[in-house]
Amino acid sequence: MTDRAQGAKLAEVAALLADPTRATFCVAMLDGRAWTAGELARRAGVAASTATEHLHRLTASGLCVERRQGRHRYVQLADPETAALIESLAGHFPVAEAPAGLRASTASAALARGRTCYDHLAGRLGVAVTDAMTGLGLLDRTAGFALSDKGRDWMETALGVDTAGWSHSRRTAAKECLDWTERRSHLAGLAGAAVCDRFLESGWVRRVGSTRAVRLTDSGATALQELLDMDAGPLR
Amino acid sequence: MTDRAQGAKLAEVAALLADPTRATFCVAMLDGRAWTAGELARRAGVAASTATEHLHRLTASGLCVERRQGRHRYVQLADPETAALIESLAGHFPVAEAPAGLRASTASAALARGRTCYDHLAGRLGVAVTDAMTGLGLLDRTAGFALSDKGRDWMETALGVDTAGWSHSRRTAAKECLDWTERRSHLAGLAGAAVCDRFLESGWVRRVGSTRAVRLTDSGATALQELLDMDAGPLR
DNA sequence: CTGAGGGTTCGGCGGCCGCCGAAGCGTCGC
DNA sequence: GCGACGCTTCGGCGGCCGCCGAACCCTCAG
Repeated sequence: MTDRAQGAKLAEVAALLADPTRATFCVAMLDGRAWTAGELARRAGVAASTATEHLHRLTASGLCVERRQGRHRYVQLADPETAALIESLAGHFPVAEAPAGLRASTASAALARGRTCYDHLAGRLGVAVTDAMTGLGLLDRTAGFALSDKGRDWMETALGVDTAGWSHSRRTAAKECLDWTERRSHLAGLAGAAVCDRFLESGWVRRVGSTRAVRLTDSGATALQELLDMDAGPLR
Repeated sequence: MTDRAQGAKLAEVAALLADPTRATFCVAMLDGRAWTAGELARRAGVAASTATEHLHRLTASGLCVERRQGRHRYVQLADPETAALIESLAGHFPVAEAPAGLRASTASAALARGRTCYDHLAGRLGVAVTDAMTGLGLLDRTAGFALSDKGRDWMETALGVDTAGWSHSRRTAAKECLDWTERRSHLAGLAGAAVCDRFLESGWVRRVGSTRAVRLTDSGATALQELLDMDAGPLR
């Protein structure tokens, strides 16, 4: 009896993501930015009226939040936990897709090379950074997934990040996020967000157009070399 | 373009859980055991033929695996990751349910007190054990979620668990799992499974009937006192 | 004030999908 | 060998839900 209620609840949540159009909206919003209703409609290839209805359901359920501004309606995912949930759900099964055309192929190649996953780095770039940090003892992955003391120092000194408030934050400092292209874990949580933030701010990586894909810059390559002793060649 | 394909993929996965009957199946199987098709059908309140069709979809998608044995068909969740995914999806939104009757109320109270979550402990019991381990420095939660060296010793000596192979396992030693009744994290992963296993084997906790609920025994209460310096009073 | 354009509401259409019962197949117990 | 029983296949029914276009509201620019 109890788990029939629980099942209904689960089905309700899953149904939100079970529609291709709503799912496409969510995937688009995985970049962490706020999108207008029209942008999402065009991206998913549906009429504006259809998009409106879907956005109603998504916001009503608390999956997304919205902000009215002038004649625009901006929508984004509610929080990093929600983004992590969607990413892990989408990544849980192997994709096994043969890219359709050249255009799509280069686009997905760019995404595989490096992208943002809500507020942290993913793709080969994200995995490589995470691996490098593990190799230097900044991350402890032998018995879980945590930032070591050394890692915390590194965030402070090498990256200039203020980690003082992290202990009191509701969000965990370091979290594991599974990648849907690499099928490997990369760094998320406060530390992951801080890394991504600093990389973007310093111009070490740059967004490709208006997509989630990011590209490593020249200064980024040298920075990775200096800070993490990484060979950035394969990531260019 | 790329994320429309990704959206379709996400929708496909979500659709599996978007049906109340299939979702109920999955919630039931969260106890980690193998269920027969008939058991699941009765539990969800549908005809056997309906259950068959649902189980086809679940196994075809790789969410569940099955084992034929005589005239029975046993089915269970594919792996701990799948279980974690379902649990986190189900637990992502507040429940806010008023129990319908006395029967349902005592049943859900038992589940809230203590239960298994696939292969580890959850509910107030699971959270309390996790908190106690954190307090004793066995778990490091200041910068992530990891088993400390001290914690690993404790697993070996206090619990008699062989942790030798853990470093080479594909599965992480300690993982965070969010609880849908407590809205709090508890220990999962290899360590969580080992704790649950030892507790059941030693008779410290016992399953209530054929449900996921577990009950702390007298010897269990003293064991918690000795091993973790816990007051088991509120958990009885 | 007027037109353009983003967003919304509403009605109606179409398809998908979950449900069942009946018939059938295999295994188990006597 | 013969019922009993668990599971499966197949048709057919019904309802839900995602889609659109048309009409409308509101904001912004000139």
